Amino acid sequence: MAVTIRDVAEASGVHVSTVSRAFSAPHLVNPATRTRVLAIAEDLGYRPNRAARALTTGRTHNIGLIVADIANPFFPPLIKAAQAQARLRDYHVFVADTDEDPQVEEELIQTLTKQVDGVLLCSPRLTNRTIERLREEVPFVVVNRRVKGMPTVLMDVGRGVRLAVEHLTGLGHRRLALVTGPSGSWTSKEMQSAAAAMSEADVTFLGPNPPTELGGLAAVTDVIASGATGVLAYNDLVAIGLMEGLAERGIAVPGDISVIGVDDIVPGRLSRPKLTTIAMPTAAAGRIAVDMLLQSVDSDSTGGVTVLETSLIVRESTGETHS
Amino acid sequence: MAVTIRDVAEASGVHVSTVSRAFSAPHLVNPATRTRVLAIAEDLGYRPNRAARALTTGRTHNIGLIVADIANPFFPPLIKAAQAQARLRDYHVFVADTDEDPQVEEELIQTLTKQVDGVLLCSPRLTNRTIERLREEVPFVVVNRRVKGMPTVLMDVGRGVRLAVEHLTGLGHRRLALVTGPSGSWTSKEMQSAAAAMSEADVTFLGPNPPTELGGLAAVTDVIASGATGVLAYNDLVAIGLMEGLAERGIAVPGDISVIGVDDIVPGRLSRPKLTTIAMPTAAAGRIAVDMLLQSVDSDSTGGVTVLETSLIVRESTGETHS
DNA sequence: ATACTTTTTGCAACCGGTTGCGGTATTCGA
DNA sequence: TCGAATACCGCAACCGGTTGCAAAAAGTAT
Repeated sequence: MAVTIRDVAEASGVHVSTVSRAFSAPHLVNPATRTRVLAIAEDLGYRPNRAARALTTGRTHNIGLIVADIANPFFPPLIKAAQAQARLRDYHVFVADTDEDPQVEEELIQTLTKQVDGVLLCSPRLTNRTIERLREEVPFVVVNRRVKGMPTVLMDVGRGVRLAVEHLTGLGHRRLALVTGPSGSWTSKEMQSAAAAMSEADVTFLGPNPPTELGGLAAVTDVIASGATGVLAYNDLVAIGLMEGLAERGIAVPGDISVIGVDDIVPGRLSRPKLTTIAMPTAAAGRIAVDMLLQSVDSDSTGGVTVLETSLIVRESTGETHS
Repeated sequence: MAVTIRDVAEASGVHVSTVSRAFSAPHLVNPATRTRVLAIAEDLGYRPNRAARALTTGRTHNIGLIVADIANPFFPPLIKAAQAQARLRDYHVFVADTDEDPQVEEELIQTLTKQVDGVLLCSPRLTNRTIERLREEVPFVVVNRRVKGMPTVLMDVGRGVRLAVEHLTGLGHRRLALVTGPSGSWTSKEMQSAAAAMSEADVTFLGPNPPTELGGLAAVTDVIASGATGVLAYNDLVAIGLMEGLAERGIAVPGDISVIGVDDIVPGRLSRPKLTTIAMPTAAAGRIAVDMLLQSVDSDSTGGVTVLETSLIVRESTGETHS
């Protein structure tokens, strides 16, 4: 059916090995025959079969990308960037969604290992132990979580949190609240420790909460009870839910309470009032994670930790306090 | 390095072919030896190499999923559903982003064909001719576009548009506007013809516009000039941009002008006012498209056309007109 | 016990490439 | 002019499975 390397060999009167080399080791074949072979291959519409190649070389030229929830607006820019970068390096990417289920996550990794040269694990829900065990079977790069001795891409939310707190205190806020995320979340822990280290303000921790709009909605009463005039939410969705809930009770944002989110996802940019937020460099993270992965694939390096800067984007949901 | 079928064969004292059959043709091997082999395989941590298997069977158990823009909120639910459905059928999915570039799209398909059993083309930008040519090389299912004689999943926006127009006319609107999308878009054409067929109202067509928030923003002056009190936008992003622009000019939604979007993406659910929209069954489309693809993969069927229903979700951006 | 099925297993070729090794042909140095 | 280095190419084994064919084993009928 499909045209193989043997067809090309036959058509050009050379051995298959010569055709093979014409593609993957050009310096080992006479320029003249090489161009001839290439022309004939082009003519016949020959495309090397990557699966067959993988069998001998041990390189599939595929990578796996595992995320908890594709539909979470935080991930698509990362996936997009990772995919584009992979393509640049002549790699294809399997994308898999675990539905936040560690079991599924592990299974996925297991079945994927033989088909990929490495996998990108984004905000994994697996235990460190499991990750370390799986690591024996395939190279990893972990995004958004710190795992001992493993190549990692981190986003420095701590800095974002500090900027956010400074922003709020600069506007006169003294009593702040932090709506935390899932208890297993590395980001959430980072946010807490960064906030706790700030002496300028008095911050109370609320949660844990699901990282969704509903989670924000659910946190409204606690926020009000805390007496805080400035709130930092685990992410933009939570922040939006929160603003939703505050609006329902007639509490003005930013008039009465200022709200800051995290991630800078599209919905936050479109909300009313527009959300002040800590921007996460997700696209850069995807790009860099791919490069780190490919590097660790063909150099067996131990792999370091890359920390990406975050920044505060001030929009309309924060303002001076009048209390 | 990795444990192969030969390791298992040796460890269990049988020939590799027996091991192979123990996995992929159970009825051809003695139940006793089968369980023994399976146990030993499990013990050794053996996982069949799908790439190797693909070489002989011609089935990679992978599918490709090509979209114009992963970051467009319309796609993630579709990708997620497709991926989940594929997993159910023991398939993995390559996701690729064409960045709206037909050239990239074609290249992607070319390099993917050898690695997949079929590909899902979502809102392709390629010409019909190209698609038909590519079809020779690999089975397709096309989503969101009609291509002659090819398995297709369509969402019936026409119905949604009719519901939307009825909704608006029911609220007293007589002058309507339709902000159209990219000129190549099948959906946009469908919307236009559906709207044109409605006799209850007088609808003017505006555009074409880019299918983004900016596109909506750009359409504001035209919308105002048209004198319409009810506007149907190409999609939710356009609708949001439109509302944004109207707000800037002090025009109330839905007080002065009612706005309806298409897609029911997350940002629309979170906008203020909440967007009335035509919901597209993207998840169902992803699921069904995968099933159709797998079916056409192993039955060589000609493949039909599946049309999915859309519905109108009334929220806060539409109301009675006072003009 | 014999002949005939049926079940279970082994053998070996094959899928589509890659690659170490060795053989020619050509070029280079002296 | 001749030996040696070099460039180019073919041979054949191999990657990790699958599968048609045939042999061996087990079961069945007579």
